[in-house]
Amino acid sequence: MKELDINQAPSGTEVEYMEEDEDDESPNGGPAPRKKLRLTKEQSRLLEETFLQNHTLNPKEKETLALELKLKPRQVEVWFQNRRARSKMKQTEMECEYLKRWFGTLTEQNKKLQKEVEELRAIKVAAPPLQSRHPLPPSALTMCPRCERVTTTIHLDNGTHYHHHHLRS
DNA sequence: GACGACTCTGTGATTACCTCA
DNA sequence: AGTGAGGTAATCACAGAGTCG
Repeated sequence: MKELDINQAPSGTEVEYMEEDEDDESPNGGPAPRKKLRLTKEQSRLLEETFLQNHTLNPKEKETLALELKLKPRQVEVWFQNRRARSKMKQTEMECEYLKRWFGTLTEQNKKLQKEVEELRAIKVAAPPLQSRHPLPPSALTMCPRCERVTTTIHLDNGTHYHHHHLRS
C-alpha cells in the first residue's frame, strides 16, 4: 500500500493551514491530530480548470501540475479522485431527480388513460345496438391527431363517422 | 449584539478492493 | 499466476458557516 504522509506539505508552499503548528507530535508525546489542508483559491481554480479539460491525468501531467501548484503529486491525484467521485455523485443525484419527475408525469398520464378507458367502457355499455349492427374492428381504436387522445370511431348509417369525444364536446 | 454549543456541509485524506497491462 | 499502478467506493476527520438559546 502507498505509505505517504500527504498531510505534510512541501516547505514554502502557499497552502493554508488553519493554525500554525509544524510539530508531528502533540506536547504530551502522542500522535498529533490530523490537520486539514485547505487549497488556496488559485490552486482550486487551476485544478478545476484542468479537470474540465480532462478528468484524469497521466503521470507526467500530474507531476507538472503538482509542480505548478506547489503540491505533492499525491495531493493532486487525491484531488482528482475526489473530484471525479463527487461529480459522478452529483450527476447521479440529478438523474435521480429527473427520473422522479418523469415518474410523476407518467403517473399523471396513466391516470388520464385510465379515465379514458372508463369513458370508453361507458360508451360501449350505453350503445350496444349500434355496435351489434356495426361491430368495431380493433383498428377503430385510434389516437386522435387533434387532441392526442385515444378515440373510438363511430360509424353512422349515412356514411359519416365521429370520434366519441368530439361528439361530447 | 455577542457568546458558546451544536449541527450541517464541503472537502482533503485514508483504506480496501478491483481492473488491467 | 503474480505484481504494481491507477481506478472507484466508502469512510473518516477536520474547517468553516449557519442556527439557536
